[in-house]
Amino acid sequence: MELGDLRFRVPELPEVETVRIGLENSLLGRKITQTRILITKMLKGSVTDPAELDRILSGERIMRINRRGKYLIFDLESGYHLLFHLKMRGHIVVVPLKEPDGKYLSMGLTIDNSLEMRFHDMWTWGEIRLVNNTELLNHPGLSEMGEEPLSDNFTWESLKRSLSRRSKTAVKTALLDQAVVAGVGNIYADESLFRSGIMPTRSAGSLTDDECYRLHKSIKEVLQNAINYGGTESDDFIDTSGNAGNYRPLVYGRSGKSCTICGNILQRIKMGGRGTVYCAQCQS
DNA sequence: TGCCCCCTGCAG
DNA sequence: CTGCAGGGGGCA
Repeated sequence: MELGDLRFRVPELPEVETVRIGLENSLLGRKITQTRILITKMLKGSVTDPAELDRILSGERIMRINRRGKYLIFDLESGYHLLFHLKMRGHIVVVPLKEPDGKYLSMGLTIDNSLEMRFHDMWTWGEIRLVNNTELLNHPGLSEMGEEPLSDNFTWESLKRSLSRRSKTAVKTALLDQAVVAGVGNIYADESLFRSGIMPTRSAGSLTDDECYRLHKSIKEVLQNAINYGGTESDDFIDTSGNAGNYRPLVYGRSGKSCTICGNILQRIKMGGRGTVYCAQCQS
């Protein structure tokens, strides 16, 4: 099997948004009644003691569930915010409390003494962080983050500006920088570049206005499309009820296969340590 | 700005 | 058994 094939999905903006929608449907307005942390090192920030976390969270009502880039942010009644980052292999499900624990369980939030939100993470790279308003504003990842690609603030001009700040970097590498565009990861960077006909190795500053315009349009379309399909298709599950996504990438995970547009064999190279798939015929 | 590292499953 | 995959923080 070629490296980069769809053995598992990497949670990027569409996958995290799919999780957010699922959590909103099952947890909004409900009360956290108990917490448990099985992988303590995933608890980051000023509250790293599981007992203290449990003390603060017990009785807290979940007022809003937001997403910023690849972060999930629970707004709690007291003004605290509970942050989650799924990193590479994290996934969140909501199950009846009595359901036996699965493998790689990192954290559980009991909801109204009847459900449990469970964060599983095989690689234990995920992040769980309880913050107050100041800590939320100063959070290193969030405060530096670029525009939300599905918001009106993200325009082709704003994309051009943020790309110009990393003008010497390859455009693919620049797209993975969360300060350039929020929430784009390896899958959707490759997909957006393919759909806009831009070679991933081009320097970010070399893009013409027309190419920035096309790339901007592709990023929006690819992400929205993937959300509509519940995330990228894979062996693993994505949403909080355990369903897989149905979005099928055109290049990501398809190296060695034929381009769906021209039929040429898709190429795979490594850029900044990340696998990158493209069509040498369709992208220039 | 580019490389190492965190971790585990799986291909070879 | 070895090596590789990868988001993003940290460090030279």
